Amino acid sequence: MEYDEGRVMGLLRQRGLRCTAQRLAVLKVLDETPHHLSAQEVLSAVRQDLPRVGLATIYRTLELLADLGLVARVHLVDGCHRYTAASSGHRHQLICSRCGLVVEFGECALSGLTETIARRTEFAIEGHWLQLYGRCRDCRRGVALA
Amino acid sequence: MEYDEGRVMGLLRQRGLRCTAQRLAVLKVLDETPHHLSAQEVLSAVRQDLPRVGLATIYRTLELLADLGLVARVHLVDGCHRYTAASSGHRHQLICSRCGLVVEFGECALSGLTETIARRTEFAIEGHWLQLYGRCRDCRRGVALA
DNA sequence: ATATTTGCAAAGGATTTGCACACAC
DNA sequence: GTGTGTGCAAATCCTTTGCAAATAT
Repeated sequence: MEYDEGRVMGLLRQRGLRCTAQRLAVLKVLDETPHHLSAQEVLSAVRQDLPRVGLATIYRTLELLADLGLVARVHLVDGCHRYTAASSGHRHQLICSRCGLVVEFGECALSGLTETIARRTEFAIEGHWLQLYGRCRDCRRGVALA
Repeated sequence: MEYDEGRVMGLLRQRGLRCTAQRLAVLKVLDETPHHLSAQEVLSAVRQDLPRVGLATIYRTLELLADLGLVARVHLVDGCHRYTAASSGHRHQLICSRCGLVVEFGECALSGLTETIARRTEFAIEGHWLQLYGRCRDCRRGVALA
């Protein structure tokens, strides 16, 4: 939905990076799935278009796209390292703990809190990271009245 | 500071778990360092007292202590899986991005936000996870006026 | 006494790296 | 044409597991 090939190509070229089929394909895959994906899952999906890609390329690409702010790393409670398309701006994620659905939300009610904390701790706050976990509408159904 | 051997032993016994030198040592190490530590680093520290411990024991112990709520997993922006002593109650962490110092804070200004999000997304929110990043007082000095 | 926990070594996964070839520019 | 990016395979790193011996209760 947010995906705009032209914008992406622009972003890559701005930094002197090349615009390859693999990079566009990884981004497209992430953009088309509402769930977060592991590198392995991204590989499988990308291979439907580009059968010869390797896992190493997927990792290299995911890192690059994360640096560009185009994909977001999602950390689950247990393991880590799954990926999802990132929309622009300051956003956080709501993640379904059953099916993995990722919903982003933009509100950030933390500014007041960070100021208080900064004053008390004498930290210079650089950023924060917030994820909410829960059951999405469809997954609530399967669990009766939770 | 928070560390109370008697309390820990009680917690272990309550669950039918045994109170071993390794478990106490891991907890003590985490409690004595204000930084977060990797499993490897915990191993080195514990070996000063118990030279024969193995990494597997460290992993098993860290997981067990995390389940008991005595240690908290810290996830950094890049990699993951570092550990630090956890105080009780609902707390979040402020982490120095330069030296790794971990400061916990208890305020949770998120309740209002979670309600709004829950209503709009139809998610049943189960929990959240918040970490703040910044430079601690000492590390700010080294970087002139940030 | 006995069930849990440990240490060791081996297995398992995920991620990274080296290098020749392919491709975007 | 030239330098970046890719595919492949091997290497590396982190974490888990199986099992006999050690140990807390």
